[in-house]
This record gives sequence, structure tokens and C-alpha cells, in this order.
Amino acid sequence: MLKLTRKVEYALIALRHMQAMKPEKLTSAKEIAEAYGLPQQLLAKTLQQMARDRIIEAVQGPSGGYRILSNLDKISLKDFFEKLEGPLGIMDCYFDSDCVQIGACNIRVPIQRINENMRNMFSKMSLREVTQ
Amino acid sequence: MLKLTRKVEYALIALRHMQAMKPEKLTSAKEIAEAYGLPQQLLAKTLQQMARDRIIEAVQGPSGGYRILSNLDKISLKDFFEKLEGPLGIMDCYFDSDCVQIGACNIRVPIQRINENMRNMFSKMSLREVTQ
DNA sequence: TTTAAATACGATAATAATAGTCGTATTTAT
DNA sequence: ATAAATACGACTATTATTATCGTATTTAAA
Repeated sequence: MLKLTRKVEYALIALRHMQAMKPEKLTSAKEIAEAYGLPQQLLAKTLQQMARDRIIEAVQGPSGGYRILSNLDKISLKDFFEKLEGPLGIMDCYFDSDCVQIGACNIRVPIQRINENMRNMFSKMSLREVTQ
Repeated sequence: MLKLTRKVEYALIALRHMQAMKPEKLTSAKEIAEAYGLPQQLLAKTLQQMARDRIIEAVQGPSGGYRILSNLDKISLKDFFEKLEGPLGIMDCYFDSDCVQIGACNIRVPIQRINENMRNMFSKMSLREVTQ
């Protein structure tokens, strides 16, 4: 109920792992996957996405890996979740809206309120609070 | 992302519909399903579950139907969601916990914090705020 | 007292979303 | 050159959600 995906879960595990070491130290996907028993390729994709989003930095080649790039204090959980998984809301008729009966629907406004509350709450929490 | 299920969605639509009419008036599953283009049987199951939870009352027989039973002001969204869908949290390793690597996991504590914040937020909103 | 319209609900099927893997390309330190 | 790493599109597998089916029960009304 109201679950996050593994992608986010793996991202958080990886960030926390990286944050626990010296800022310049690189960590490979393999290293993290083995340490926490995660599927390496899926974890790698998540790390690649975070690299595209400039949350972490990727270094290629042997002895390459990833390291934290952004100041995690400055990234809200809202932004983090939305970068990895798209808009944050309790129902997705507000984003894709192929909902046929959009006219008849009687709960659009109250659902908006809930969504705003959720976004507001996650805006107030920083990524660092989770990873430190 | 962080989505509720249709069950909850249908429940909210139905409650809002019922609340807009006289308290004693019964509404059938068929009536609501047709008004909003919802699958009748699935909606019916949701209504039945709410009846078991004493949120609404069911009256059998022809010209039967459902009406609101509880004071919706006194039911928090947290309780409502949990009645319909079980524990409210961002990851479910905290509930079923067949997670193999529960020892290695490094984000249990921070995830707990997020879960608490979510539960706290939904505890503060009443069902009525959504259905009125 | 039969009929029909409604709730009740377990079981199953269909669909969609998520999770994971595969294959291949690219980069680069050694 | 080689090997170890990232990069990433395409595909498969698995799981969760959504919807339907079938049947039983209740009860108002003809």
C-alpha cells in the first residue's frame, strides 16, 4: 500500500552506502550488489539513472564506479522520487489522464488535496535525512 | 508512484456519492456503477468490505442497497486506507518481512521515519475531508 | 408462494506493472 | 591487447492488480 519501487529502494541503499565512505572514493555496482544481495544489473541501471540526473557521478573504465555528486541536503525526497519514478501522487489520473469518465468523476478535487499534502510532506524531507 | 488501488478509489467515489444524498436513502452498487462507469461487481466487493468494516450499512433484498453508517469525521484516512488495504507504508518489508537480507539492509531506520511521517499525515486527515 | 432484484463472497481469468536478465557497445586503467 | 567497469535497449519472467464468473442468500412485492 503506497509502495515505492525497488528502483528507489536500491537507490537509497546505494546512496547510503556511498555516503558512509570518503567522498572521493568510487564504488562499483558490483560491490554494492554483493554487499546487500541486490541484482547487479538492475542496481546498475538505477545508478546510471541517478548519474544522468546528476545525483551521483559515474567514472568509466576498470577501477571505475560511482560517487556522490550533489549535496544531498539540497535534494528533497519529493524531487528524488519524482526523478526516479515520475510525478508523485496517490492516483495517476492527474498525469496520464486517459481516464474515460473524467467528467463524471466526483473525487478529483479532494484527491488533489491529498496529493498536495503528500508532495508538501516529501518536499520538507531531504534525501540526506534518509541516507545519513 | 505511491498509488492507491482502484478499490480505494471506488470506495471514495461511492462514499462521496452516498454522502451527497439523504442519510437514510439507500444506494445500490448498480446505481453507482452506472453513474460513474465503474465495474459493478468490483465496486460491490468494495462496498461489501466497507460494510464489514462498519463504515457503511448494507440492506439486502430488492430495493436494498447501502448507506453511510459511521461518522466520517471520526475516521482518519489512515484508518480508512488500512482497513481497505492493510498497513500503510512505503515499502512492505516492515510487514510481511520475507526479505532475505534483512540483516544487511542499511535503510530500515530511515524508511521507518518516512513511514511514520506518512501515517502521521494521513492520521490528521478525516475521511469526510475527501468525501464532502 | 413464486419471482426478481439486491447483497455476499470464493474462485478464477485477464491485464498491467514491476522486476530481472541478456546481449552488446563503449570507456579506460593496466 | 586485455579486462573490468559503465551504458543501455530489448526482452522475459514474475507478481500484483483488476475484473469476471458462478453460486448462494436475502427479502420486497406481485
